Amino acid sequence: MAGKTGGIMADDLRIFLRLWAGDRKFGPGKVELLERIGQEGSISAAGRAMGMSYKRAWGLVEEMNAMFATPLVESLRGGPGGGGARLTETGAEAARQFRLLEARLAEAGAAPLAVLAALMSGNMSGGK
Amino acid sequence: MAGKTGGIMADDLRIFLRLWAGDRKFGPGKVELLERIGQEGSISAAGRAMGMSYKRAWGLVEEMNAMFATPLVESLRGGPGGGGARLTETGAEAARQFRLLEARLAEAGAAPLAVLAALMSGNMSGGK
DNA sequence: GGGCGTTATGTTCAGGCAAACATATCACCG
DNA sequence: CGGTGATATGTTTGCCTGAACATAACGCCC
Repeated sequence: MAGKTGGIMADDLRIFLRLWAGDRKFGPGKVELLERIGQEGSISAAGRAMGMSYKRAWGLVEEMNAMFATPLVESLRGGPGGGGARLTETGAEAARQFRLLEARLAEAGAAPLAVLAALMSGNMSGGK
Repeated sequence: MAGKTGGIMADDLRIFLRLWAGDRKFGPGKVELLERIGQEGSISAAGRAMGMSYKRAWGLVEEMNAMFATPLVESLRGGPGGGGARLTETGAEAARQFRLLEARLAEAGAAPLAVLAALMSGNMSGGK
C-alpha cells in the first residue's frame, strides 16, 4: 500500500481521496485507524501503531462517530484487559466502501493519472 | 459543480481529490486557479476572484511550476496593462487531465459513494 | 481491595501556516 | 517622464492545530 500517509500510488505520484460532509472529514487516515481498531481491538493500540497519541486517536473516533448516523466504533471502559473497542457493522462497512472507492478510482483514473505523472516527470509519450 | 472549495459532490458529501508528488500538492484549489488564470490572463485577477491575496496566488503558481517538468504558467512583468500571465500548453493539459480524473472518479465511484452517503444520513437502502 | 490497562477528558504549550502589511521592479501609456 | 497596474518578494502577526502533560472513571484479576 502507500506510504505512511496512505493513498493510492502511481509512480511517485499519490492520490489522496478525502470525503467532506460539512466540516467533517473522512480520509485515509481515519480509515486506517478504523481498520486497526478492528484488528487490535483497542483505540490506544491502534493509535500507537500509527504513531499518534491516544487522545488524538480517540478524538478521530469521536469525529467519525458523530459524522455517521450510527457509531463506527463501540468502546468499553474497564473489563478484561482494562477495556477495549471494536468496529460496529457500520464501521466495518464504512472502511470497506472507502477502500472500494479508492480501488475504483485507481482503475478508472489510471489514464489521466499517467498523463499527469508524465507531465511532472517530463516523460511525455502521448503528447496532446 | 461543488462549493467554493471545489470537489465532486453527491448529496452533501463532497469528494476531494488531491495529488501528492513528494511534499508538493496538486488539488482542486490549484486547478481552479490555473483555469482562472487562463480565463483572466492575470494571476492577481484570478486570485482576487478566488478571494485570496496575490502573494498566495503567486506562491501557488510557483509551487505548480516547480512540481511539473515544464512551467504551467508564463508571466510577464510590465507591458500593456502592467503585465499578465497565461497558461502554457502544459498548464492547460494539467488542468484538463485533473478534471478528467475527477469525472472518472465521479462515475466509477458513484456506487460506493452512495453507500457511504447513506451510512452518514441514516438512509440505508441496500442493507448490510 | 489494590494494581493495571484502557477509555474518556481537560489544560497548556509550541510550531507552522496563512493573512496582513510593506516594497521593489518592470514596461507601457498618456 | 511620472503614473499605473501587474509581477515578484520580504517581513510580521495572529490563529489554529497538534503535542505534551495531567487526571479521572471503570472493571477485571490476583
